[in-house]
Amino acid sequence: MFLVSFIPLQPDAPMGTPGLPHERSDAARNRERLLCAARELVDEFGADALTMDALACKAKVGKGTVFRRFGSRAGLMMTLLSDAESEFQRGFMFGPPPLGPGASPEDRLVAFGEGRIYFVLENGELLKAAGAATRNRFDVPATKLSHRHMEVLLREAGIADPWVMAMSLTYALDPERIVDDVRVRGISPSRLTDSWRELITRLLKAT
Amino acid sequence: MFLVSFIPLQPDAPMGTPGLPHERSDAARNRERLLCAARELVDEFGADALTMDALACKAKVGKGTVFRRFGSRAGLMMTLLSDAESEFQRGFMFGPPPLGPGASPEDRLVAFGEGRIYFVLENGELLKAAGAATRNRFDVPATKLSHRHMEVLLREAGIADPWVMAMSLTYALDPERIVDDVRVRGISPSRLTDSWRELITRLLKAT
DNA sequence: ATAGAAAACGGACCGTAGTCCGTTTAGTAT
DNA sequence: ATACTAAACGGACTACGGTCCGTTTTCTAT
Repeated sequence: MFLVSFIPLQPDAPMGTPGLPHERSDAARNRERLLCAARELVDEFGADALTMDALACKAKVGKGTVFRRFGSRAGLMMTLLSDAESEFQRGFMFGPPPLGPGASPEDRLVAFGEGRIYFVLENGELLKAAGAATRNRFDVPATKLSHRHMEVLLREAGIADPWVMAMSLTYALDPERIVDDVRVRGISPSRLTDSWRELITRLLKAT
Repeated sequence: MFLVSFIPLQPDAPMGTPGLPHERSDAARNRERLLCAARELVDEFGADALTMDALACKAKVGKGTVFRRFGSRAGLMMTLLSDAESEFQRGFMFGPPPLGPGASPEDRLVAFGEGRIYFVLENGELLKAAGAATRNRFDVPATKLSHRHMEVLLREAGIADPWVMAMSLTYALDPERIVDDVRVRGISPSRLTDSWRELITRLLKAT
């Protein structure tokens, strides 16, 4: 699919993605130290409690280095998410139907939403932290890709303005919304997926 | 409607709503000074540029006083919005159809979304500032009321889980989404309202 | 091996939201 | 009028994200 390759998985990778061009050895070492420390802190205290100072300290690295590496707190969270996010993306782009290609747009959208809801429930803290503080969350590349995916399916299904409709659906699946529905407002995940199915089914049935 | 009176317009009014029980005269005076200064700062520099320090300074008041009065930056923004918000609420609760009672749920929902979109475009900065930093935006009372309103209409229209569906629609109308669509991504307001109409129409047509 | 340049480093520094607590002041009871 | 109390005040203080810039380290070319 021609859409895929134009959307990078990282925010803009402030410098030296994993091992691309020449990355200085000290930089590589520090990146490893930082990611390692970050994962430990997240595991132990949760993503919300992670401060950039604490991270720098734990990784035995200057604060400037943290920001050079990840650009911002949101960037760090995105990096922490990127493996899981890539896997989810592979699922809806290349995986088996109904999530992947081969099923009807309707079935694929239902499956996409369900997958997304469970994905968010597993990575909610990180996702919220990645989205917050980012001036327009839509800049998060993974969000852009999801949006494009839904846009294509909605167009196939005959929606008049698929770009805008995809945006509505993107916000309906907002991490903050999903996490708070389940954890704060006590809605069960299955109610969310059922309602999503109802939404997509009705939306694509008409005409 | 019995729903109305249980939902206060203010967050929790840290102390002394406009003129309720005994409000000390100095408190009243300072509240007036603060609101006045805040409106001037917002008019001149925009809501985004308003800092609590600058506000305290301009109102000739200590910083502690600002926070005692409004609780937080978000609380201040909500207070600034409350007149406009009340008017919008009157529109969909008591005003003429199709926004107010008397039209079909479908027409009322379409009108509600359109009204909301234009409302957000007029008060976007304030709304974004009121929503941000508020741990779950759903706590904003006006949001709660809108949600209830949509929930009732969706139930009338035969939606299986109107509470959850209303939440999806609430997020589809998120101020950040609407403002960024129009001002950052260059989508015209009429595209947004057209798409909203398509969403509601299809959603409520089936079965 | 050496020197020079580019990249990375570190931590002091800044702006801002929000808290704390000792001081002041408005109402009230005598 | 006076004294008392609870509310309100103010501004120093903290926490945190993010920036800046002088210093150090790595790589490369000779």
